[in-house]
Amino acid sequence: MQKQNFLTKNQQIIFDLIDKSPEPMKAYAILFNVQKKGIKAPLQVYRALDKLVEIGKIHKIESRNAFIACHNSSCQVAKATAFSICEICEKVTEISSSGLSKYLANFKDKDGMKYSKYNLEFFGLCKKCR
Amino acid sequence: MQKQNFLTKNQQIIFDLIDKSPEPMKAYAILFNVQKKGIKAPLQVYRALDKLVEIGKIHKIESRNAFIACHNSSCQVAKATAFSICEICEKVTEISSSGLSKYLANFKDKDGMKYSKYNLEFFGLCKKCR
DNA sequence: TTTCTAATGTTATATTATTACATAATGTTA
DNA sequence: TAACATTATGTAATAATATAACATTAGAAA
Repeated sequence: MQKQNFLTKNQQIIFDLIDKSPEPMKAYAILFNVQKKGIKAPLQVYRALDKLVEIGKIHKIESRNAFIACHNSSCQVAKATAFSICEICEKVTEISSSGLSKYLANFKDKDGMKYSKYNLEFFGLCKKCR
Repeated sequence: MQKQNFLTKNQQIIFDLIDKSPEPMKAYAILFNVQKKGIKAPLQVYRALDKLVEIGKIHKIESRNAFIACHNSSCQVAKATAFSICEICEKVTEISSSGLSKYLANFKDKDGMKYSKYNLEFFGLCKKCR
């Protein structure tokens, strides 16, 4: 069913909702919003979210259990993510810094372990909240 | 009650348990383990965890909802954390690289936003699982 | 067309975390 | 020390997040 860039019906509904949201959305907020479109159960939401994360269309903000659309053309797959999070207004922005991503992609620890994926969350105060 | 380095009874019990564990512990696993010591309710666990995180004695692995003791003398406060996580055996190691921490502590995004805190999680395969 | 895989629908339940309220212990200041 | 403030504790109930299990359907692949 799923081929390359095509989203299924549920995936598309849920992606569109997240993509339009100015802030990260939580799973049950998504569920509430899509119930009128026939998506009735948590599992339907979580399955779509899992797939969307897997193909890099959305990212999960782990510290907030929330999801945002990817606006970074370079991350087609969710293997290198960085976000800034305002601790007051909870605004989340995806960081795209080639310096940062190069540094982290090449980072090796003492064991020489090389990583296939990373997620970085910065916390602070955004312009408005400072 | 709480002053500087002194842990309260519940905090000490829960810290000791996490500190002895070779792997990250989840809140309800902790609860199960400390019930014989009189800690009976989830909230008692979560309150101790919150405090221990706040003072930097333990860290939360956000992607796993689990907690590990801090073994990094430099992070007395939980404001700069980095971990490597094996995606097969789920082994988690705290990374202490002064290069990495310097790089991230000084990182500024385009807006010039400076961060007070960050958390980085690397994923890959550990030596044994490769 | 047959078979395989991925997605869906549905119910129930597991896991993670917090609210609300009462009490007790310690710290602080007059 | 007495009065007050602050932090920690105890307890019950419930909210929020996420998954298991099973049946069905849609599309891809042979």
